Amino acid sequence: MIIRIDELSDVPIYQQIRNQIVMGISDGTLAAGEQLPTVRALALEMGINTMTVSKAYQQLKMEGYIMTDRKNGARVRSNIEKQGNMSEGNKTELKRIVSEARLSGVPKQEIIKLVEKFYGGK
Amino acid sequence: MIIRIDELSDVPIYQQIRNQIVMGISDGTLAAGEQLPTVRALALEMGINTMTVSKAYQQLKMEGYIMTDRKNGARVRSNIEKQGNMSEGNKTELKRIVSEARLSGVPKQEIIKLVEKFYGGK
Amino acid sequence: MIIRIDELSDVPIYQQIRNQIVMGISDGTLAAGEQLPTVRALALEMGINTMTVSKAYQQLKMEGYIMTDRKNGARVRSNIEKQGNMSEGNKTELKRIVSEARLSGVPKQEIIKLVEKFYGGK
Amino acid sequence: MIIRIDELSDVPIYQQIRNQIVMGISDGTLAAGEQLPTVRALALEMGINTMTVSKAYQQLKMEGYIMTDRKNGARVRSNIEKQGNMSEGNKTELKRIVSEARLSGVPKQEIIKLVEKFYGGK
DNA sequence: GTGGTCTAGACCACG
DNA sequence: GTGGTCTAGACCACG
Repeated sequence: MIIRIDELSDVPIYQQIRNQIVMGISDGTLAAGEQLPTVRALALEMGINTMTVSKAYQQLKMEGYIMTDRKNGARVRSNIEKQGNMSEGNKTELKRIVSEARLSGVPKQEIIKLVEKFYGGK
Repeated sequence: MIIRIDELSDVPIYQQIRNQIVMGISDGTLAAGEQLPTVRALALEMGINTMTVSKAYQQLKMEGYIMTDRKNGARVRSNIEKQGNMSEGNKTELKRIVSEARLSGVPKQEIIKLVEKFYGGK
Repeated sequence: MIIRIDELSDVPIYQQIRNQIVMGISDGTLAAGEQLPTVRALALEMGINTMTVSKAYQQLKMEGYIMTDRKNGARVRSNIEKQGNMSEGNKTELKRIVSEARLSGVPKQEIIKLVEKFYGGK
Repeated sequence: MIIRIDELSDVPIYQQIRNQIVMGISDGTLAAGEQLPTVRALALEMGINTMTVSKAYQQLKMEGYIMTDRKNGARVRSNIEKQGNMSEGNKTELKRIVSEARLSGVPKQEIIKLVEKFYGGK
């Protein structure tokens, strides 16, 4: 899996890494049980600080997306907890995005198409 | 219009104000041409600094959502420019939200319903 | 002569009036010796405060573009002083505009064409 | 790069900083990718508040001229977006400048020479 | 009365 | 060490 940092973005690097791994798990780029690169390897590959990668992994672990053990490093969890609802923060954020899109003249169907694309046929 | 700040959020206060006004314009709580509270009044009401409110208003102004003049204060623009497409940042953010929702077991239809609700019947 | 206020502009109203009169004199819309509307009449017509119009006229008078007498009101001066050089402020402002245009990819010739258009064939 | 503030100017300090950096980028004083002084350093050097410098940098960032990250500070963007046209505000401002110059007796060719000088041979 | 600018100073997350 | 946020308070031009 290739992780790309948008250096123009205001989103912190560790968050961008975390987000891309979550999106990778959702869209199937990262399979359940799949091994993630080590903190060192990823940091080296991306030319960033190991602390930054570590922070991303720690958050992913805390959120239940990945698990780590000393032997095998980090792996995608196969049994991610399905709480069944969106966080309030994500709902608000979704409303913000939809509002901005609507005010920009983006048709409702176009947003829905994007949702379907991102969600996938699963 | 009532603006509520989530003090626990890591979204800066001025951004929260900005976001809520954008959402208010989109959902009709704030009508085109409507007066916004003065910088001082809103700051007093919310118990925050005028600079913070001012920053929100200036961003809204720069983005074309509102206009300000020294006589009348700030009001919602009646002719908000419609660029017709979502920003790359918002698309990525939408993908993140959809991915997280999907991994939490939220059905696709539930997200789409939210989009339709936020977009409105217009 | 029709004066239009851009209410989205950050340029103060009295400055906009002053600028448009200067541009009108330069492009011939306002002839030398021509009568300007009274402060009252212009304020009424534009729906603004007489103080604002008065401020514009006072500046124009101070700059030597117009002259006022009690009997005839304000008239365009027929002998505007030709100092022969641009103010430092205007040179800097010109450099800013040219710089922004250049960085936006506007060709040099396009700017020059605008200058020629605004200057006129005179 | 040396930034000089005109204390007599009615252009706000943060705008003057912003303008000089834009002009510096255009005329090559500031190269693509070049580091800008840190907010603190520039504020100290100029004897002004960090907020004022920060405001200039944030505007430059929003306009796409520079990028900032917390590690490296601010630097000139190497791929400034070229919209290809002048803003309406700049066109009006150019007309004002040309009009004033013409009424002062400045020959058209002198203005054009300035434009060519500011634009550079590129 | 209004928004806009600026200061001095503090605290914060990111890296 | 860096930019970003926020406060308390002051002053200003515009209208």
